[in-house]
Amino acid sequence: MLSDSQTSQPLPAKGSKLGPIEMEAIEMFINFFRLLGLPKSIGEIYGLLFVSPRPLTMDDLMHRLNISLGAASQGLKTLRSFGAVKAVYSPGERRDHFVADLELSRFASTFLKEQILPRIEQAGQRAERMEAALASLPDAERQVTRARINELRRWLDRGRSMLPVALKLLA
Amino acid sequence: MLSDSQTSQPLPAKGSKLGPIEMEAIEMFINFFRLLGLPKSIGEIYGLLFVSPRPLTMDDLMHRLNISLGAASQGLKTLRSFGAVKAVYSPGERRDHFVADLELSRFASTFLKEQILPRIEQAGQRAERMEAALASLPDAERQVTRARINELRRWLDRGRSMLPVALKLLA
DNA sequence: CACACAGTTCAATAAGAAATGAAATCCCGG
DNA sequence: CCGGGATTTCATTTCTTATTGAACTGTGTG
Repeated sequence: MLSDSQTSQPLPAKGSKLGPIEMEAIEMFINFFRLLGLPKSIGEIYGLLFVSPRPLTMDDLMHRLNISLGAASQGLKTLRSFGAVKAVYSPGERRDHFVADLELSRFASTFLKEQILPRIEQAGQRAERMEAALASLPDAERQVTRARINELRRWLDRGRSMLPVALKLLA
Repeated sequence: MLSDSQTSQPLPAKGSKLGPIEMEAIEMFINFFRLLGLPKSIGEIYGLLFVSPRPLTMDDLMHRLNISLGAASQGLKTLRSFGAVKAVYSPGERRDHFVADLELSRFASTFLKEQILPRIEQAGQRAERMEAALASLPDAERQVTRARINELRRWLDRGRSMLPVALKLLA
């Protein structure tokens, strides 16, 4: 919830396969991705890839992080889906190798475009429907409620107009 | 997860105590607050207060939303904690009455200050510790990893410097 | 001062989300 | 076109988080 600011320091030293730098990075990205509502395993994967000096295979991730095959596969899928991780070709190697994409801006903007914008649009449609439903309200309430809906519209417009600015700031 | 963009249309018509406008508002704010990692009940409460033409008591909320006493109390507590809802004095009434605070900017900035900023600071500390731990790395890796840590620092600085701008945009 | 009503807290439970792992699918090399 | 490793998928399990409801606290009134 909102009050849980300083959570999860420990992380119980899985198989002590992780050095201090890796641990810090992993914890950091667990926190960061949680802020976006993404599961822990995704933070772990990205964190490890972020500090890894060479590309890692799914197998590496599974073993060093003690996560399952499925979690590794799905986590990578999600991370690739918004460009936070990419597969690099490793000569003569069968397995895929993955690296963290360091261009924060790329996936921040994916996030804005795929998560925030659709919600604003959806909310806009709701506002329309609310407006339409105003008719069925007793006179006394209608005025007040109409004002609220307009307030809501103002927020949404503002949000809409801020998105491009935010995208520009990131780029 | 990230792919769940268009969730939760229905909302199973609890006791049909809610009109269409209220339903829309509630669903909208459930979505919105979920984006910030807050539970459904909080979205419900805020949504109902938002479109209510008069202040509501905890009792009103419990009955119209079919939520428990505890949920109403805690939800209101959280909402008040970041200024999204306030108690208004109702003359001669014993119970507290609550209204939605329509100043989005106020609680957006609370969110930035209480959620985002601390995380950036915490992350900064981690970066320091990572830097310190670099010494223990084999030469080959040290260079690469140092570069990553610096990249990280750049992100954090950028975030830090964007916060005041964001706050100004909202105000 | 005690009763009744309003509100808070918190342990127990229910609901929901993420992780697991086995089965299915996809390739690449022979 | 077969065999086998790599990856994906998804039903089940595990874990986390929200919700409930009952006990507790606080408070104003007769």
